[in-house]
Amino acid sequence: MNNETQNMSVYDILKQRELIKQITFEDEFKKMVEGEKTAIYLGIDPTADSIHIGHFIPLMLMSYFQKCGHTPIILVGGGTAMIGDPSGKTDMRKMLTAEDIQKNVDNIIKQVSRFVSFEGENAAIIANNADWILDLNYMDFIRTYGVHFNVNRMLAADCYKQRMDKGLTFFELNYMLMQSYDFLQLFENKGCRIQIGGDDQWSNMLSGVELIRKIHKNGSFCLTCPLLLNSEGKKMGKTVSGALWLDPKRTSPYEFYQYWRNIADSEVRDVLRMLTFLPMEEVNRLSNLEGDKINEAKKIAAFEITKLIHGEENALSAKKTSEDLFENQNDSKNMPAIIIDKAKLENPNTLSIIEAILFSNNAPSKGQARILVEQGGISIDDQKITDVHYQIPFNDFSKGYVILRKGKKIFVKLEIN
RNA sequence: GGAAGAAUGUCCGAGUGGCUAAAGGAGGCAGACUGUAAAUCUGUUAGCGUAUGCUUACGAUGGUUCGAAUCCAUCUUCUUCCA
Repeated sequence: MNNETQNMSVYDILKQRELIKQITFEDEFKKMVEGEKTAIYLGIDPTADSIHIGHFIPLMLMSYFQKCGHTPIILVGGGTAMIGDPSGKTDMRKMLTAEDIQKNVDNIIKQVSRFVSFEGENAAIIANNADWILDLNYMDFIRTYGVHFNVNRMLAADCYKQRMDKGLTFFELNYMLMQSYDFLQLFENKGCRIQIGGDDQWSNMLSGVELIRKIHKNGSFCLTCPLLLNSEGKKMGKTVSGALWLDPKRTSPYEFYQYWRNIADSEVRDVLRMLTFLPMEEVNRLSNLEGDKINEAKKIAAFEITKLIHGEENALSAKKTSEDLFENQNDSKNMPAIIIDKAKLENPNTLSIIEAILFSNNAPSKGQARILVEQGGISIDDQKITDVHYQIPFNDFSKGYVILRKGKKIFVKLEIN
């Protein structure tokens, strides 16, 4: 925590960084977090083996809460993953096996530890709702808790509205009850009074708050953070190959860095404010840079975010690679390398440009590779190649490698073996 | 349970016997311009081939036809209306 935020309450920090989208009982909430230390929970569905960029902002919030002395609880939905949240989905999700879920849970915990500490006085806690959901007795549950839910109100909730014309199964409708029950469990057993989540979770979270207030007549809260949107109003974090993952096996630190390095000017402030811990003074200074100066801000944003997710060493190396590639005449030291096996070549004595593109995964088919070449999108060692029949002489590999460049931003080092 | 309708490429969506590898849009990729930005303009966007071309593809399977995304039958899934 930096000096700026040292004496601020978590409420003030979140307000200042505009990290609160919706909140229940705002005044009461402010008073509580300023007056006492509590626990706060964030639910993560273990439906994939890595968290992605959508979890980023809520995790930032968790981090701020922890730094202000509150205890973060990460709830992995080992039980609810068996149902699948229908919010905003047009189709029912497929169900996962118990082993898949466990494997995903393990991975998620590892990644979450980048944001919250599992040590110290208010160490973060991992909870798994499988512990209480799987043993539920249906009759007991609906008699005790089902009576508190009004179906008319549930159906009016935004997250179910889109499902109204598509058809919503009773099975999925239960998701809201499960999530509310989670909060209740954590409230009763871990003293957790706050739930946070993405804005798409608002209705689910709200129903949890209501359930607790009905049963305990006592303060529980939820707040949502804004979704990370790009300048076109779409969710950020989508890449060519799908989502931007926090797992380096799925998205390399270099790609990750590049994603943030390439954001639009108008996104700089949002990214700095929501995804880094830089003091607001600095955020404001950087995001007010004009013209090409704003590239400085993008570099800092990319570095800070990469450091947070992948650690300082990886961030430095990603930054170095980027500078080498874009600013220092394609220094190849840190470039991703592809080793081509001579034995796999169509003709073992020569490497065609088309094959080179395919082996380096720069095109899905020969036809696409040919188009790339024809349109002038491919260079070898800074030499633009426009002849689809071009053969890369093995002599070019005498220095050990050849640099294949696709478009402006994609570089691959080819080695031959 | 009964009736009507729908299913097209990454997505949306036109197409009702040959001119259809399938209009148009979105998205993707590349080029120009730039600041590794946005906007704009241009090209491109099933696979294989240098190419005439060949192969696969309009929910699935069979059929009619010289010829089917288009017609027929059966099946699957979804939507709407009635009970």
